[in-house]
Amino acid sequence: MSEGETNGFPLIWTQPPTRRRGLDREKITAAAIGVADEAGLDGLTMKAVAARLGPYSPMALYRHVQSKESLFDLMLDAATAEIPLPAEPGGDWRGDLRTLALETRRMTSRHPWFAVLVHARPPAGPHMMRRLEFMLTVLVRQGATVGDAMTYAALIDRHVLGSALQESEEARLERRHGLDDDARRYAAIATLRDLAAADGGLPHLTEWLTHPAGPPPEERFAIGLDFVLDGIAARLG
Amino acid sequence: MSEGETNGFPLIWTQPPTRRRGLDREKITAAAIGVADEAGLDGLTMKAVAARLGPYSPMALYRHVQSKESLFDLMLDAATAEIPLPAEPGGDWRGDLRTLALETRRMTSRHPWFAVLVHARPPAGPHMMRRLEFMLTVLVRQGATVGDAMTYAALIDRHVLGSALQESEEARLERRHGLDDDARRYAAIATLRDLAAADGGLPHLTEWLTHPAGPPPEERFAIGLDFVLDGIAARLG
DNA sequence: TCTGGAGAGTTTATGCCGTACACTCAAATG
DNA sequence: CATTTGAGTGTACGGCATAAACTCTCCAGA
Repeated sequence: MSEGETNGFPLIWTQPPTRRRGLDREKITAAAIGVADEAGLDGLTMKAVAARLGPYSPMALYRHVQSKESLFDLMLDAATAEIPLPAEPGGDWRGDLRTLALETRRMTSRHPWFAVLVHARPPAGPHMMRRLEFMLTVLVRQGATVGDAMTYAALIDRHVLGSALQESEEARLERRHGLDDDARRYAAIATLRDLAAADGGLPHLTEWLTHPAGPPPEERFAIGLDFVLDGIAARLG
Repeated sequence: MSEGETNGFPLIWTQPPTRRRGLDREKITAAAIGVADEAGLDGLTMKAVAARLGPYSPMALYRHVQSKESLFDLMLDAATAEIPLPAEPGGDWRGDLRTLALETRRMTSRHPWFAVLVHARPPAGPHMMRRLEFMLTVLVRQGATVGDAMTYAALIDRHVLGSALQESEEARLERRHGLDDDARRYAAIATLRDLAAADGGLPHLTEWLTHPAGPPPEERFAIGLDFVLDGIAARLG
């Protein structure tokens, strides 16, 4: 508009400000992960991803991904790629699975959206498949059939991703209702406590809401993980 | 428009066709559950709920619920109310918890949206609270502290709701991609298998995708539930 | 050196969604 | 009978994903 100006006058010095034919899948995926980490899944819009990449329009992304859902697939696989995965199982099956579970949990704590999205898409990405193969290999080497190994792997992931989902959605709720400071958080739990107390028939729940007790989240996670691993061990016999 | 007609001519016989001041929370909740059961969460719009109730506008619902999210709360509590809950725990703690878990699973299989929504809202409804109180009571009577009882109850629900979530999202995916008939379903799994086979380093996964094996869903659920109950039993000492 | 794609990114438009706001009009209340 | 209330409507707004048509730049081949 301002270059071009009045036909016949080239205005060579008014350069189109560098060619920025710069998008590709990897950059878009990384930007999407960045947006989701910072703004949550609610903030993950095509517009926000495009803006994070520079002065792009939302539609620019559709050159490189077919749909928002396929962008989800890319995000899930890129996040899974962050989980350290040994080339081969070590000798200690239980340690191998435990380490993988803990590393997966570390990843989901960096990317709270992961647990929400993973349930909505088939696990077809290469890194997701390799991770599953690792778990299957560990279990089959202990004598499990592939069918049983799949069952056990699913139970481990159910625990890992279930924990992640619950914690991430709790955090999302707190964020949405502005429970940043302790005062508001206390008010919110007080509301719950009053609701429970008003019922009259909820002594244990009321007690817990008055004095929340029990192991911290990390220990709760470990307890549940050991339940699953103990169960598998018993069945591997 | 057609009554009113030309000022001064009352047209008394053109009755407003019955007063239908008929909405309330219960009816709206039931309609919303019906819509979600039949059309899934994607189909659960204020418009669809209003239409199911009769010739209402979407805005009519907002007289009775503050927002769509508060409608979620009503739905979750109404669905929870469907779970049979003994007035008092019986003598068999393990049987009590097992039965509750199985009944909860039966409810979620009637209402696949439950597992998706339950993670997004605080469990503040009266029926949800009473159900949790029941689990706490059972566990505290076996000598657990309230804090530990809360941990164990959360682990049971993680398994129950995690299973439900996975199965419901699988079904949603299949529905969305029109995998109604076996031919299409086979084609979809063949795509996955080819992807895995192409990688070259995924023998167990490829094998399983070629010949899916292992216990059926109901048994897989029971295996995981027993893992959790066994773990709790061991800790109750 | 010219020309004709090809393809990256933009613009515009469509059809949903939740819901704020101002309104109508019958029912309930005095 | 007069007044108030509150259920349900109509309209409008802003935001979303994305389809379709467009522009402009780069590059391949003549």
